[in-house]
Amino acid sequence: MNLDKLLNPEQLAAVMHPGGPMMIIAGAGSGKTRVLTYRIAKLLLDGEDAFRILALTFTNKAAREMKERIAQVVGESEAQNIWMGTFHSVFAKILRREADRLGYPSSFTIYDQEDSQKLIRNIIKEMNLDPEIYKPKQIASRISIMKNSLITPRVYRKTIELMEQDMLAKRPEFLQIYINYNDRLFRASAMDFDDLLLKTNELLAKHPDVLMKYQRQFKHILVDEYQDTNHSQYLIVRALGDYYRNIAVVGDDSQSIYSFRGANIQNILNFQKDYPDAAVYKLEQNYRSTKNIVGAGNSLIKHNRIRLEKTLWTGNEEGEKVSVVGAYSDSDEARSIAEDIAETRQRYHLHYKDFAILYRTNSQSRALESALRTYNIPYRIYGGLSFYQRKEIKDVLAYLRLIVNEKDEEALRRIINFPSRKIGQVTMDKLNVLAGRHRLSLFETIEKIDELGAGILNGPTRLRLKNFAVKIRSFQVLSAKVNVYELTKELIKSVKLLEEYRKEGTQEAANRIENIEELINAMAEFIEDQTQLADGDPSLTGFLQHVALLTDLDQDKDNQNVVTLMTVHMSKGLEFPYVYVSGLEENLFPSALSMTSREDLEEERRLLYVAITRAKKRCTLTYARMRYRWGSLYDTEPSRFIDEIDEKFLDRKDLISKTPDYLHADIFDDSPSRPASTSSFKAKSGFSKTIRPKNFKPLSEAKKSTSSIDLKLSEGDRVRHAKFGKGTVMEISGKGDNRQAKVRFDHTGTKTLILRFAKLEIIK
DNA sequence: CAACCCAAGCTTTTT
DNA sequence: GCTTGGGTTG
Repeated sequence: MNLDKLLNPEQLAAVMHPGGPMMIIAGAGSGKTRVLTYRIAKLLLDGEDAFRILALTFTNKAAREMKERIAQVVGESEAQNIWMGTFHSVFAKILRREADRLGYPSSFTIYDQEDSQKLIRNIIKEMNLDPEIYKPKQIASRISIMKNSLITPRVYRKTIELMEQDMLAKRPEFLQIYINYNDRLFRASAMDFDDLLLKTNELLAKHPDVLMKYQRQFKHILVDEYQDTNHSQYLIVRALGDYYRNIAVVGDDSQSIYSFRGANIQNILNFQKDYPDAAVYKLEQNYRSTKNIVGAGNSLIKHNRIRLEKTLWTGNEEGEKVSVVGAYSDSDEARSIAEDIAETRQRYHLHYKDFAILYRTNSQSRALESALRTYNIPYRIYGGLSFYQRKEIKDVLAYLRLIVNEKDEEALRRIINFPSRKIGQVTMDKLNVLAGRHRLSLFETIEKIDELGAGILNGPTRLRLKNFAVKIRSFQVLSAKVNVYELTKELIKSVKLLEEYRKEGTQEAANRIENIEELINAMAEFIEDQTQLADGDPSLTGFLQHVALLTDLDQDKDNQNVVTLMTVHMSKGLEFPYVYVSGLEENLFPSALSMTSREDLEEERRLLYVAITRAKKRCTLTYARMRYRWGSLYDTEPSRFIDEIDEKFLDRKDLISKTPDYLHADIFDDSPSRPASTSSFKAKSGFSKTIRPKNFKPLSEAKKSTSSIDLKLSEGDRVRHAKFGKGTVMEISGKGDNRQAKVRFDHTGTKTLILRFAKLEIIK
């Protein structure tokens, strides 16, 4: 490995860092991932054990990609042993292993935010509090903030300011809700997202032997995107790194954009105070973007007060100036972006995947989507409602969750009456009261309903409840014998889930059926993947955990040739040759909710900085003078941020063509619908209104997985696999469903594949 | 208990 | 403009 050729002096210094705490301040596009990759590779080549390296990333995708890149240097088998993943997934794994220390079963459920909010709503209702004052969403968010700051109910009670805040907000019962919520989570053997970090802290604090074990195991700890860690994560890193002190953090304070999730920019700003002996490496050369793009970004971020001093520069070409485009309306803005993509692509012979459209809020995607459809431009929207958050998917998963953990209250509520078992609201309310009175889970209450609720619920109702419990129990038995894939197929057949949708007969129901089929495919794929891994876990619990911590980005069916649409937040860490940042308007970008404090406004500015620096060749900033919000039209002002960027990097196309207000075309339009803008759009606007797709379906558009079970394979055949590439069949074994093929792949080593799941095709 | 209808809230960002 | 929860009716 000739590092001198691959890295610049600063990067090299960081990679070769001898040991002890270090911080890498890595500007946008400065080769941060490169440095992390080679740093880890270097440790391995120096003889460090992969199992003793802990690398924490921001997304699962980032972890996967880094593993692949490390594998190219040191080989796949070593790379796979590194402890690499998001904070949430790594510590979920550790928590399962040590669950009994905290009184949890290792099969505990992870509640997503929908589950948490529903539970909080129920608690508020049960406490007879006014949901107008105790808004479930606000309460949920406050609890989340508390958990991320390690303010447990016990600490909360002692903190006078917090109690005073509640009195002022006329919410004296907040603490009690918080206590009840935790209690219910525990009784349901469930943890919410924040618990995965909080309970890790609890585990390490209460059990010195556990702390010592992991301190000794993780000789090297590397944290990516350190600027976006919260207090809870910060404490975990401090604790685990306290023995070897080989802590390497990488980040860019200018790209800290997750404070709403509890991220604390002070973690990176104060790193040198925490570790006075820390070495600091600054990567300031940008390899990604043109001079104009880097210059525009720099001139914008200079307006922030809170930041570490550094100047990003680039040796790249001058490039085009950052253009600013003003449009009449949101649909006009979308149209002009679509048009520009179509034109640019043709002129320079580019691919659709060279383009990305970024926005501040997910709701902006609608107008963009319809414009792209009008121009027949293929696209993919990331974020919004992800596949695994769909109702029909969550329903199936709820059955599985209940099978794994029958105490899972939210899962039970979801499916006890779907498909209908004639168990309605009234029954559930009574059940709830009984469960609370006896401090039992809903499921336990159901199983003991004859002794507990004979006088409260009538015979037939009790029978229906018991039948449900028996059914779940029978699936628990089955789940010990077959894998997730088989189990789910059996389950769906048994509860007649698809029939329910077939009865409806609508297009929407048909989509749902399709999505459920995709879920089953995803299970087959999961089992296949996990059986390849040394530490893979193809169990039902493993699948549920995998699914709970997935991100929309993780489902990337890579390299589809389509335009990318996503929020600026999601775009962090990505890059595209051509980038459009849309909706640069006051109250949208910066968001109206962020204009009350300097801190919040600075975060919005960093957000735009992130957006601009995603672009490699050209960046376009757009805004509209009118925009639909909540179904009605509002006038808007261009964002203050545009004026903060140094003129010399800008090409302001917007100032010339400003249309006087009295020329708005929509005043001539008698229909109460949308503002008309240009003729080309007007002609097609009906289309965008009627045929907008309900929801984008990422997985169902991906190619269907087909089983290789019927493939006539023999030894010596050449085959192709979707993930592993081309290879030669070495050996065939097993019968029926268990037929397996040992394949030596040209580039990825030898694997044994279960033919029922593997997607193989024979090539000549 | 289920089907239907209406109002409210939503749109700041996500593991 | 859409989704969700809650209320009313059969």
